[in-house]
Amino acid sequence: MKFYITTPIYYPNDIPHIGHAYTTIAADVLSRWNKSRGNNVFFLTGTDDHGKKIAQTAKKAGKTPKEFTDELIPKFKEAWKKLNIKYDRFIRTTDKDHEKVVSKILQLVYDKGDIYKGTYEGFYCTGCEAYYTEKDIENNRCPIHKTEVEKLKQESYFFKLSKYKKKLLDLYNKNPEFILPDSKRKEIISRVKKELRDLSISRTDFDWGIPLPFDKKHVCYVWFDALFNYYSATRTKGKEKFWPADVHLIGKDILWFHTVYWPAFLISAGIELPKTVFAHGWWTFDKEKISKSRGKVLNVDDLIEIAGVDSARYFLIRETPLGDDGDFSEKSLVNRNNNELANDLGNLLSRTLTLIEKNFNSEIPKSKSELTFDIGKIDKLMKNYELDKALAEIWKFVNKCNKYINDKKPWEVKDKEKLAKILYTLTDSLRIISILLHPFIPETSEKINKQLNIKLGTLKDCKPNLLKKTKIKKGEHLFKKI
RNA sequence: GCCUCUGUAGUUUAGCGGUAGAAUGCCAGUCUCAUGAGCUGGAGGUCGCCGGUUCGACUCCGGCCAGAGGCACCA
Repeated sequence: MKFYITTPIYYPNDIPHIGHAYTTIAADVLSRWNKSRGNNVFFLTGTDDHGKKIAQTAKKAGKTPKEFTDELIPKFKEAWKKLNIKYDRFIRTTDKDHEKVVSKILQLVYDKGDIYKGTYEGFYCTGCEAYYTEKDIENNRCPIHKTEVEKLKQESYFFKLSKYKKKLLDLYNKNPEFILPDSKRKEIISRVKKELRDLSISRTDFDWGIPLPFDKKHVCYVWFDALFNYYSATRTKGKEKFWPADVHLIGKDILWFHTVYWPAFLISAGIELPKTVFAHGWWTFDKEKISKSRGKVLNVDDLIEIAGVDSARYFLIRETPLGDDGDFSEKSLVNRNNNELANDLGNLLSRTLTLIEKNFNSEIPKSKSELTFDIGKIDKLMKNYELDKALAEIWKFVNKCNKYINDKKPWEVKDKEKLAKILYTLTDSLRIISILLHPFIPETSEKINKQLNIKLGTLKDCKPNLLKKTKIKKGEHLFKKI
Protein backbone atom coordinates (compact mmCIF):
# COMPACT_ATOMS: atom_id res chain seq x y z
CA MET A 1 0.00 0.00 0.00
CA LYS A 2 1.18 3.49 -0.79
CA PHE A 3 0.77 6.41 1.59
CA TYR A 4 1.21 10.00 0.48
CA ILE A 5 1.27 12.75 3.11
CA THR A 6 1.97 16.45 2.75
CA THR A 7 2.52 19.51 4.87
CA PRO A 8 1.58 22.91 3.47
CA ILE A 9 4.32 24.62 1.55
CA TYR A 10 5.41 27.33 3.93
CA TYR A 11 5.78 30.96 3.09
CA PRO A 12 9.50 31.67 3.46
CA ASN A 13 9.34 35.26 4.62
CA ASP A 14 10.62 34.49 8.13
CA ILE A 15 12.32 31.67 10.05
CA PRO A 16 10.17 28.66 11.03
CA HIS A 17 8.32 28.75 14.35
CA ILE A 18 6.27 26.41 16.51
CA GLY A 19 3.37 26.42 14.04
CA HIS A 20 5.48 25.24 11.14
CA ALA A 21 7.23 22.77 13.42
CA TYR A 22 3.99 21.31 14.72
CA THR A 23 2.52 20.50 11.31
CA THR A 24 5.78 19.08 10.11
CA ILE A 25 6.40 16.95 13.20
CA ALA A 26 2.87 15.54 13.08
CA ALA A 27 3.34 14.71 9.40
CA ASP A 28 6.69 13.11 10.19
CA VAL A 29 5.11 10.96 12.90
CA LEU A 30 2.38 9.78 10.54
CA SER A 31 4.88 9.20 7.79
CA ARG A 32 7.20 7.15 9.98
CA TRP A 33 4.30 5.18 11.46
CA ASN A 34 3.14 4.23 7.99
CA LYS A 35 6.63 3.22 7.00
CA SER A 36 6.81 1.03 10.07
CA ARG A 37 3.47 -0.44 9.08
CA GLY A 38 5.12 -1.49 5.84
CA ASN A 39 3.56 1.10 3.54
CA ASN A 40 5.37 2.73 0.67
CA VAL A 41 5.44 6.32 1.93
CA PHE A 42 5.96 9.62 0.18
CA PHE A 43 6.26 12.60 2.53
CA LEU A 44 6.32 16.03 0.92
CA THR A 45 7.07 19.42 2.40
CA GLY A 46 8.43 22.63 0.91
CA THR A 47 7.98 26.35 0.44
CA ASP A 48 5.77 28.70 -1.50
CA ASP A 49 8.33 31.09 -2.96
CA HIS A 50 6.05 33.12 -5.19
CA GLY A 51 3.70 35.99 -4.45
CA LYS A 52 3.50 39.66 -3.93
CA LYS A 53 4.56 39.66 -0.31
CA ILE A 54 7.79 37.86 -1.06
CA ALA A 55 8.46 40.23 -3.93
CA GLN A 56 7.91 43.21 -1.62
CA THR A 57 9.92 41.86 1.29
CA ALA A 58 12.79 41.01 -1.01
CA LYS A 59 12.71 44.48 -2.52
CA LYS A 60 12.92 46.08 0.91
CA ALA A 61 15.93 43.92 1.66
CA GLY A 62 17.50 45.01 -1.61
CA LYS A 63 17.40 41.57 -3.11
CA THR A 64 15.70 39.78 -5.93
CA PRO A 65 12.92 37.45 -4.83
CA LYS A 66 14.99 34.49 -5.91
CA GLU A 67 18.01 35.62 -3.88
CA PHE A 68 15.82 36.36 -0.91
CA THR A 69 14.11 32.97 -0.85
CA ASP A 70 17.35 31.13 -1.60
CA GLU A 71 18.71 32.59 1.60
CA LEU A 72 15.72 31.72 3.75
CA ILE A 73 15.03 28.22 2.55
CA PRO A 74 18.11 26.71 4.22
CA LYS A 75 16.64 27.93 7.52
CA PHE A 76 13.69 25.65 6.92
CA LYS A 77 15.80 22.73 5.88
CA GLU A 78 18.05 23.19 8.91
CA ALA A 79 15.08 23.36 11.22
CA TRP A 80 13.67 20.12 9.85
CA LYS A 81 17.03 18.46 10.20
CA LYS A 82 17.29 19.57 13.81
CA LEU A 83 13.82 18.24 14.50
CA ASN A 84 14.66 14.93 12.89
CA ILE A 85 12.11 15.30 10.11
CA LYS A 86 12.57 12.72 7.40
CA TYR A 87 10.81 14.07 4.33
CA ASP A 88 11.14 12.59 0.87
CA ARG A 89 11.10 15.80 -1.11
CA PHE A 90 11.37 19.49 -0.36
CA ILE A 91 9.46 21.19 -3.13
CA ARG A 92 9.62 24.89 -4.04
CA THR A 93 7.10 26.59 -6.27
CA THR A 94 10.07 27.86 -8.25
CA ASP A 95 11.10 24.30 -9.12
CA LYS A 96 11.00 23.85 -12.87
CA ASP A 97 8.93 20.66 -12.82
CA HIS A 98 6.31 22.37 -10.68
CA GLU A 99 6.11 25.45 -12.90
CA LYS A 100 5.64 23.23 -15.90
CA VAL A 101 2.75 21.34 -14.31
CA VAL A 102 0.99 24.51 -13.22
CA SER A 103 1.38 26.03 -16.64
CA LYS A 104 -0.01 22.95 -18.30
CA ILE A 105 -3.01 22.81 -16.00
CA LEU A 106 -3.74 26.50 -16.38
CA GLN A 107 -3.96 25.95 -20.13
CA LEU A 108 -6.12 22.87 -19.64
CA VAL A 109 -8.57 24.64 -17.37
CA TYR A 110 -8.59 27.66 -19.68
CA ASP A 111 -9.35 25.52 -22.70
CA LYS A 112 -12.15 23.92 -20.79
CA GLY A 113 -13.69 27.35 -20.29
CA ASP A 114 -13.32 27.57 -16.53
CA ILE A 115 -11.05 30.61 -16.69
CA TYR A 116 -12.30 33.93 -18.04
CA LYS A 117 -11.07 37.50 -18.20
CA GLY A 118 -12.60 40.08 -15.89
CA THR A 119 -11.61 42.93 -13.59
CA TYR A 120 -10.37 42.73 -10.04
CA GLU A 121 -11.22 45.63 -7.78
CA GLY A 122 -8.96 46.42 -4.90
CA PHE A 123 -7.99 49.25 -2.62
CA TYR A 124 -4.57 50.56 -3.53
CA CYS A 125 -2.18 52.28 -1.17
CA THR A 126 0.57 54.20 -2.95
CA GLY A 127 2.77 54.07 0.17
CA CYS A 128 2.69 50.30 0.23
CA GLU A 129 2.47 49.97 -3.51
CA ALA A 130 -0.03 47.25 -2.78
CA TYR A 131 -3.69 46.35 -2.95
CA TYR A 132 -5.79 45.69 0.09
CA THR A 133 -9.09 43.95 0.44
CA GLU A 134 -12.12 45.63 1.96
CA LYS A 135 -11.53 43.76 5.19
CA ASP A 136 -8.01 45.09 5.65
CA ILE A 137 -8.75 48.77 5.41
CA GLU A 138 -10.20 50.94 8.14
CA ASN A 139 -12.30 53.94 7.13
CA ASN A 140 -10.87 53.74 3.65
CA ARG A 141 -7.39 54.05 5.08
CA CYS A 142 -4.33 51.85 4.73
CA PRO A 143 -3.65 49.84 7.92
CA ILE A 144 0.05 50.73 7.82
CA HIS A 145 0.25 54.28 6.50
CA LYS A 146 -3.19 55.39 7.67
CA THR A 147 -3.51 57.29 4.42
CA GLU A 148 -6.51 57.04 2.16
CA VAL A 149 -6.54 54.16 -0.25
CA GLU A 150 -7.68 54.40 -3.81
CA LYS A 151 -10.18 52.04 -5.36
CA LEU A 152 -8.53 50.66 -8.46
CA LYS A 153 -9.41 48.09 -11.03
CA GLN A 154 -7.04 45.76 -12.74
CA GLU A 155 -7.54 43.24 -15.44
CA SER A 156 -7.56 39.75 -14.04
CA TYR A 157 -8.44 36.22 -14.96
CA PHE A 158 -11.05 34.47 -12.89
CA PHE A 159 -11.67 30.84 -12.11
CA LYS A 160 -15.33 29.80 -12.25
CA LEU A 161 -15.48 28.63 -8.67
CA SER A 162 -19.23 29.32 -8.37
CA LYS A 163 -19.88 26.65 -10.96
CA TYR A 164 -18.59 23.97 -8.58
CA LYS A 165 -20.82 24.67 -5.63
CA LYS A 166 -22.98 21.61 -6.03
CA LYS A 167 -20.11 19.30 -6.84
CA LEU A 168 -18.26 20.45 -3.75
CA LEU A 169 -21.26 19.93 -1.51
CA ASP A 170 -21.68 16.46 -2.97
CA LEU A 171 -18.06 15.75 -2.25
CA TYR A 172 -18.38 16.75 1.41
CA ASN A 173 -21.54 14.75 1.87
CA LYS A 174 -20.43 11.59 0.14
CA ASN A 175 -16.94 11.60 1.62
CA PRO A 176 -17.15 12.64 5.25
CA GLU A 177 -13.45 11.91 5.66
CA PHE A 178 -12.55 14.52 3.06
CA ILE A 179 -12.55 17.20 5.73
CA LEU A 180 -11.38 16.30 9.22
CA PRO A 181 -12.07 16.93 12.04
CA ASP A 182 -15.79 16.70 11.49
CA SER A 183 -16.60 20.03 13.11
CA LYS A 184 -14.50 21.75 10.45
CA ARG A 185 -16.42 19.89 7.78
CA LYS A 186 -19.67 21.35 9.06
CA GLU A 187 -18.15 24.79 9.04
CA ILE A 188 -17.09 24.51 5.42
CA ILE A 189 -20.42 23.05 4.30
CA SER A 190 -22.37 25.91 5.80
CA ARG A 191 -20.08 28.48 4.22
CA VAL A 192 -20.13 26.90 0.79
CA LYS A 193 -23.91 26.66 0.92
CA LYS A 194 -24.12 30.39 1.49
CA GLU A 195 -22.08 31.85 -1.27
CA LEU A 196 -19.30 30.94 -3.63
CA ARG A 197 -17.77 33.71 -5.71
CA ASP A 198 -15.48 33.27 -8.66
CA LEU A 199 -11.84 33.56 -7.82
CA SER A 200 -9.31 35.95 -9.24
CA ILE A 201 -6.25 33.88 -10.11
CA SER A 202 -3.95 36.33 -11.83
CA ARG A 203 -2.24 39.68 -11.29
CA THR A 204 -0.49 42.22 -13.46
CA ASP A 205 0.93 44.54 -10.77
CA PHE A 206 3.91 42.28 -10.06
CA ASP A 207 5.70 39.55 -11.96
CA TRP A 208 7.07 37.18 -9.31
CA GLY A 209 5.10 34.08 -10.28
CA ILE A 210 4.23 31.71 -13.04
CA PRO A 211 3.02 33.47 -16.21
CA LEU A 212 -0.37 32.45 -17.57
CA PRO A 213 0.37 30.41 -20.71
CA PHE A 214 -2.48 32.07 -22.61
CA ASP A 215 -1.64 35.64 -21.54
CA LYS A 216 1.95 36.28 -20.51
CA LYS A 217 1.20 39.74 -19.13
CA HIS A 218 -0.40 38.01 -16.16
CA VAL A 219 1.19 35.92 -13.45
CA CYS A 220 -0.68 33.19 -11.66
CA TYR A 221 -1.78 34.36 -8.22
CA VAL A 222 -0.86 32.46 -5.09
CA TRP A 223 -3.33 29.67 -4.51
CA PHE A 224 -3.62 28.17 -7.94
CA ASP A 225 0.16 27.96 -8.10
CA ALA A 226 0.74 26.86 -4.52
CA LEU A 227 -1.90 24.18 -4.14
CA PHE A 228 -0.76 22.30 -7.20
CA ASN A 229 2.59 21.57 -5.56
CA TYR A 230 1.00 18.48 -4.02
CA TYR A 231 0.15 17.19 -7.44
CA SER A 232 3.24 18.27 -9.35
CA ALA A 233 5.47 16.46 -6.85
CA THR A 234 3.89 13.24 -8.12
CA ARG A 235 4.48 14.02 -11.80
CA THR A 236 8.10 13.02 -11.71
CA LYS A 237 9.25 9.61 -12.75
CA GLY A 238 8.41 6.88 -10.29
CA LYS A 239 6.22 9.09 -8.13
CA GLU A 240 3.06 8.97 -10.26
CA LYS A 241 1.51 6.19 -8.24
CA PHE A 242 1.41 8.32 -5.11
CA TRP A 243 -1.40 10.52 -6.38
CA PRO A 244 -4.02 11.04 -5.02
CA ALA A 245 -2.69 12.21 -1.67
CA ASP A 246 -3.85 10.25 1.34
CA VAL A 247 -3.74 13.25 3.61
CA HIS A 248 -2.93 16.94 3.41
CA LEU A 249 -2.04 17.96 6.91
CA ILE A 250 -2.64 21.69 7.34
CA GLY A 251 -3.27 24.41 9.91
CA LYS A 252 -6.86 25.44 10.34
CA ASP A 253 -6.17 28.87 8.87
CA ILE A 254 -5.85 27.49 5.36
CA LEU A 255 -8.71 25.02 5.48
CA TRP A 256 -10.91 26.99 3.10
CA PHE A 257 -8.32 26.99 0.36
CA HIS A 258 -7.65 23.28 0.69
CA THR A 259 -11.23 22.13 0.85
CA VAL A 260 -12.89 24.55 -1.57
CA TYR A 261 -10.43 25.95 -4.10
CA TRP A 262 -8.27 22.85 -4.28
CA PRO A 263 -10.93 20.24 -5.06
CA ALA A 264 -12.62 22.67 -7.45
CA PHE A 265 -9.37 23.17 -9.39
CA LEU A 266 -8.83 19.42 -9.49
CA ILE A 267 -12.36 18.62 -10.64
CA SER A 268 -12.01 21.20 -13.36
CA ALA A 269 -8.70 19.72 -14.46
CA GLY A 270 -10.15 16.23 -14.34
CA ILE A 271 -7.73 15.03 -11.67
CA GLU A 272 -8.55 12.60 -8.90
CA LEU A 273 -9.15 14.19 -5.49
CA PRO A 274 -7.10 13.72 -2.32
CA LYS A 275 -8.69 11.51 0.30
CA THR A 276 -8.38 13.69 3.38
CA VAL A 277 -7.59 17.23 4.37
CA PHE A 278 -6.88 17.29 8.09
CA ALA A 279 -6.86 20.66 9.84
CA HIS A 280 -4.96 20.77 13.10
CA GLY A 281 -5.31 23.41 15.78
CA TRP A 282 -3.14 26.31 16.85
CA TRP A 283 -0.78 26.77 19.74
CA THR A 284 -1.01 29.52 22.26
CA PHE A 285 2.02 30.39 24.35
CA ASP A 286 1.33 30.74 28.07
CA LYS A 287 -2.34 31.08 27.09
CA GLU A 288 -1.64 34.00 24.81
CA LYS A 289 -1.85 34.14 21.09
CA ILE A 290 1.44 33.71 19.30
CA SER A 291 2.35 37.27 18.39
CA LYS A 292 5.50 38.66 16.96
CA SER A 293 4.85 42.19 18.11
CA ARG A 294 4.36 41.16 21.73
CA GLY A 295 7.38 38.91 21.69
CA LYS A 296 5.22 35.83 22.07
CA VAL A 297 7.02 33.82 19.45
CA LEU A 298 8.60 30.41 19.69
CA ASN A 299 10.91 29.45 16.92
CA VAL A 300 12.32 25.99 16.42
CA ASP A 301 15.53 26.68 18.33
CA ASP A 302 13.64 27.92 21.39
CA LEU A 303 11.59 24.78 21.32
CA ILE A 304 14.56 22.46 21.23
CA GLU A 305 16.57 24.40 23.79
CA ILE A 306 14.31 23.63 26.73
CA ALA A 307 14.71 19.87 26.88
CA GLY A 308 15.93 18.63 23.54
CA VAL A 309 14.41 17.52 20.28
CA ASP A 310 12.59 14.42 21.43
CA SER A 311 11.06 16.14 24.44
CA ALA A 312 9.77 18.84 22.13
CA ARG A 313 8.39 16.32 19.64
CA TYR A 314 6.86 14.29 22.44
CA PHE A 315 5.30 17.29 24.10
CA LEU A 316 3.70 18.73 20.98
CA ILE A 317 2.12 15.43 20.00
CA ARG A 318 1.17 14.24 23.50
CA GLU A 319 -0.19 17.47 24.96
CA THR A 320 -3.17 18.09 22.69
CA PRO A 321 -5.38 16.16 20.25
CA LEU A 322 -4.34 16.94 16.69
CA GLY A 323 -7.54 18.77 15.79
CA ASP A 324 -7.67 20.92 18.94
CA ASP A 325 -5.88 24.08 19.92
CA GLY A 326 -3.12 23.62 22.46
CA ASP A 327 -1.25 25.73 24.93
CA PHE A 328 2.50 25.68 25.12
CA SER A 329 4.27 26.50 28.34
CA GLU A 330 7.75 25.71 29.48
CA LYS A 331 6.34 24.34 32.70
CA SER A 332 4.16 21.73 31.07
CA LEU A 333 6.93 20.70 28.71
CA VAL A 334 9.30 20.25 31.64
CA ASN A 335 6.64 18.29 33.56
CA ARG A 336 6.21 15.84 30.73
CA ASN A 337 9.94 15.59 30.22
CA ASN A 338 10.59 14.80 33.87
CA ASN A 339 7.61 12.61 34.69
CA GLU A 340 6.89 10.70 31.55
CA LEU A 341 10.15 10.66 29.64
CA ALA A 342 12.77 10.62 32.39
CA ASN A 343 10.93 8.88 35.27
CA ASP A 344 8.63 6.46 33.51
CA LEU A 345 10.60 5.57 30.40
CA GLY A 346 14.23 6.55 31.02
CA ASN A 347 14.28 5.09 34.48
CA LEU A 348 12.65 1.88 33.26
CA LEU A 349 15.48 1.29 30.84
CA SER A 350 18.05 2.27 33.42
CA ARG A 351 16.82 -0.07 36.18
CA THR A 352 16.36 -2.96 33.79
CA LEU A 353 19.83 -2.72 32.35
CA THR A 354 21.45 -2.37 35.75
CA LEU A 355 19.77 -5.56 36.90
CA ILE A 356 21.06 -7.38 33.85
CA GLU A 357 24.56 -6.01 34.40
CA LYS A 358 24.60 -7.11 38.01
CA ASN A 359 23.05 -10.51 37.59
CA PHE A 360 23.97 -11.73 34.15
CA ASN A 361 27.17 -9.90 33.37
CA SER A 362 25.29 -7.83 30.78
CA GLU A 363 24.16 -10.82 28.79
CA ILE A 364 20.50 -11.70 28.97
CA PRO A 365 19.63 -15.30 28.02
CA LYS A 366 16.64 -16.13 25.82
CA SER A 367 13.54 -16.86 27.85
CA LYS A 368 9.80 -16.40 27.58
CA SER A 369 8.08 -13.05 28.08
CA GLU A 370 5.30 -12.75 30.59
CA LEU A 371 3.82 -9.53 29.22
CA THR A 372 1.51 -9.42 26.24
CA PHE A 373 0.90 -6.50 24.00
CA ASP A 374 -1.80 -5.63 21.48
CA ILE A 375 -0.78 -3.32 18.67
CA GLY A 376 -4.30 -3.20 17.18
CA LYS A 377 -5.61 -0.55 19.50
CA ILE A 378 -2.71 1.81 18.87
CA ASP A 379 -2.74 1.28 15.13
CA LYS A 380 -6.43 2.14 15.07
CA LEU A 381 -5.81 5.35 17.01
CA MET A 382 -3.08 6.29 14.55
CA LYS A 383 -5.38 5.70 11.60
CA ASN A 384 -7.84 8.07 13.24
CA TYR A 385 -5.15 10.74 13.70
CA GLU A 386 -5.43 10.37 17.49
CA LEU A 387 -1.70 10.66 17.98
CA ASP A 388 -1.98 11.90 21.56
CA LYS A 389 -4.06 8.91 22.58
CA ALA A 390 -1.70 6.53 20.83
CA LEU A 391 1.12 7.88 22.98
CA ALA A 392 -1.04 7.55 26.08
CA GLU A 393 -1.63 3.94 25.13
CA ILE A 394 2.09 3.30 24.70
CA TRP A 395 2.68 4.80 28.12
CA LYS A 396 0.19 2.38 29.63
CA PHE A 397 2.55 -0.34 28.49
CA VAL A 398 5.57 1.49 29.89
CA ASN A 399 3.84 1.73 33.24
CA LYS A 400 2.81 -1.88 33.06
CA CYS A 401 6.51 -2.71 32.88
CA ASN A 402 7.29 -0.55 35.89
CA LYS A 403 4.58 -2.27 37.86
CA TYR A 404 5.84 -5.65 36.67
CA ILE A 405 9.28 -4.98 38.17
CA ASN A 406 7.79 -3.96 41.46
CA ASP A 407 5.57 -7.02 41.60
CA LYS A 408 8.29 -9.49 40.62
CA LYS A 409 11.03 -7.95 42.79
CA PRO A 410 13.93 -9.30 40.70
CA TRP A 411 16.44 -8.04 43.30
CA GLU A 412 15.09 -10.69 45.69
CA VAL A 413 14.95 -13.57 43.22
CA LYS A 414 17.77 -16.08 43.68
CA ASP A 415 16.68 -18.65 41.08
CA LYS A 416 18.63 -17.77 37.92
CA GLU A 417 16.04 -19.16 35.56
CA LYS A 418 13.22 -17.22 37.16
CA LEU A 419 15.33 -14.10 37.18
CA ALA A 420 16.18 -14.57 33.52
CA LYS A 421 12.49 -14.78 32.69
CA ILE A 422 11.76 -11.51 34.48
CA LEU A 423 14.61 -9.62 32.89
CA TYR A 424 13.91 -11.11 29.48
CA THR A 425 10.31 -9.96 29.78
CA LEU A 426 11.45 -6.43 30.50
CA THR A 427 14.06 -6.29 27.78
CA ASP A 428 11.74 -7.76 25.20
CA SER A 429 9.08 -5.24 26.20
CA LEU A 430 11.56 -2.41 25.84
CA ARG A 431 12.33 -3.70 22.37
CA ILE A 432 8.63 -3.38 21.48
CA ILE A 433 8.47 0.05 23.09
CA SER A 434 11.38 1.21 20.96
CA ILE A 435 9.48 0.26 17.81
CA LEU A 436 6.32 1.98 18.95
CA LEU A 437 8.13 5.14 19.94
CA HIS A 438 10.31 5.42 16.89
CA PRO A 439 7.84 7.49 14.81
CA PHE A 440 7.36 9.92 17.70
CA ILE A 441 10.83 10.19 19.22
CA PRO A 442 13.25 8.54 16.79
CA GLU A 443 16.43 9.56 18.56
CA THR A 444 15.30 8.02 21.85
CA SER A 445 14.18 4.88 20.10
CA GLU A 446 17.63 4.54 18.59
CA LYS A 447 19.26 5.09 21.97
CA ILE A 448 17.19 2.29 23.46
CA ASN A 449 18.14 -0.04 20.64
CA LYS A 450 21.77 0.83 20.98
CA GLN A 451 21.76 0.02 24.68
CA LEU A 452 19.88 -3.21 24.10
CA ASN A 453 22.30 -3.84 21.26
CA ILE A 454 19.56 -4.72 18.77
CA LYS A 455 18.24 -3.39 15.46
CA LEU A 456 15.04 -1.41 15.16
CA GLY A 457 12.05 -3.52 14.17
CA THR A 458 8.80 -2.60 12.45
CA LEU A 459 5.20 -2.86 13.60
CA LYS A 460 5.00 -6.50 12.67
CA ASP A 461 7.70 -7.15 15.26
CA CYS A 462 5.56 -5.74 18.05
CA LYS A 463 4.81 -9.13 19.48
CA PRO A 464 6.55 -10.76 22.43
CA ASN A 465 9.50 -13.13 22.43
CA LEU A 466 11.31 -11.95 19.31
CA LEU A 467 14.33 -10.80 21.29
CA LYS A 468 17.33 -13.04 20.86
CA LYS A 469 20.18 -13.49 23.28
CA THR A 470 21.94 -10.14 23.46
CA LYS A 471 24.86 -8.45 25.20
CA ILE A 472 23.52 -5.13 26.45
CA LYS A 473 25.52 -1.93 26.55
CA LYS A 474 24.27 0.35 29.25
CA GLY A 475 24.72 3.97 28.25
CA GLU A 476 23.67 7.42 29.31
CA HIS A 477 20.25 8.22 30.66
CA LEU A 478 17.66 8.71 27.94
CA PHE A 479 16.42 12.00 29.38
CA LYS A 480 17.84 14.50 31.79
CA LYS A 481 15.54 16.03 34.32
CA ILE A 482 15.18 19.75 34.32
C1' G B 1 -24.99 39.84 12.17
C1' C B 2 -24.39 34.60 10.41
C1' C B 3 -21.98 29.82 11.32
C1' U B 4 -19.02 26.13 14.21
C1' C B 5 -17.04 24.36 18.64
C1' U B 6 -16.23 24.22 23.95
C1' G B 7 -17.95 24.54 29.32
C1' U B 8 -16.79 17.51 33.87
C1' A B 9 -12.03 17.24 40.48
C1' G B 10 -6.83 23.17 41.81
C1' U B 11 -5.05 22.36 36.56
C1' U B 12 -5.31 19.37 31.76
C1' U B 13 -8.96 16.18 30.24
C1' A B 14 -11.83 10.84 29.01
C1' G B 15 -16.73 9.17 28.87
C1' C B 16 -21.86 10.32 26.40
C1' G B 17 -29.00 7.12 28.45
C1' G B 18 -28.44 3.46 34.02
C1' U B 19 -26.33 8.27 39.24
C1' A B 20 -18.39 9.80 37.02
C1' G B 21 -12.70 7.60 35.09
C1' A B 22 -7.52 9.24 34.08
C1' A B 23 -3.10 12.36 34.22
C1' U B 24 -0.78 16.13 36.99
C1' G B 25 -0.42 18.70 41.63
C1' C B 26 -1.23 17.84 47.12
C1' C B 27 -1.12 14.27 51.51
C1' A B 28 0.16 9.43 53.53
C1' G B 29 2.29 4.51 53.23
C1' U B 30 5.93 1.18 51.07
C1' C B 31 10.04 -1.08 48.25
C1' U B 32 15.38 -0.22 47.20
C1' C B 33 17.01 -2.63 40.94
C1' A B 34 16.82 2.62 39.21
C1' U B 35 17.64 9.53 37.01
C1' G B 36 15.25 10.89 45.62
C1' A B 37 12.88 7.13 40.29
C1' G B 38 8.98 2.92 41.09
C1' C B 39 4.61 0.81 43.49
C1' U B 40 0.10 1.34 46.86
C1' G B 41 -3.56 4.27 49.08
C1' G B 42 -6.18 9.05 50.32
C1' A B 43 -8.42 13.82 49.99
C1' G B 44 -10.74 16.63 45.95
C1' G B 45 -16.50 16.84 41.21
C1' U B 46 -24.49 18.64 43.01
C1' C B 47 -20.37 16.75 35.07
C1' G B 48 -21.98 25.93 33.24
C1' C B 49 -27.47 27.43 34.44
C1' C B 50 -32.96 26.57 33.66
C1' G B 51 -36.64 23.69 31.60
C1' G B 52 -38.33 19.24 28.66
C1' U B 53 -38.28 13.86 26.90
C1' U B 54 -37.53 9.20 29.76
C1' C B 55 -38.72 4.33 34.74
C1' G B 56 -33.87 6.80 34.69
C1' A B 57 -29.60 12.23 31.77
C1' C B 58 -23.23 14.44 32.63
C1' U B 59 -24.92 11.74 28.30
C1' C B 60 -30.94 13.29 23.97
C1' C B 61 -34.09 18.01 22.91
C1' G B 62 -35.10 23.45 23.76
C1' G B 63 -33.66 28.01 25.98
C1' C B 64 -30.07 30.90 28.60
C1' C B 65 -25.08 32.30 30.36
C1' A B 66 -19.76 32.22 29.60
C1' G B 67 -15.48 31.34 26.48
C1' A B 68 -12.92 30.14 21.77
C1' G B 69 -12.78 30.14 16.51
C1' G B 70 -14.37 30.98 11.29
C1' C B 71 -16.87 34.39 7.76
C1' A B 72 -12.58 33.75 0.76
C1' C B 73 -8.49 35.96 -3.15
C1' C B 74 -4.48 37.39 3.48
C1' A B 75 0.51 31.52 3.47
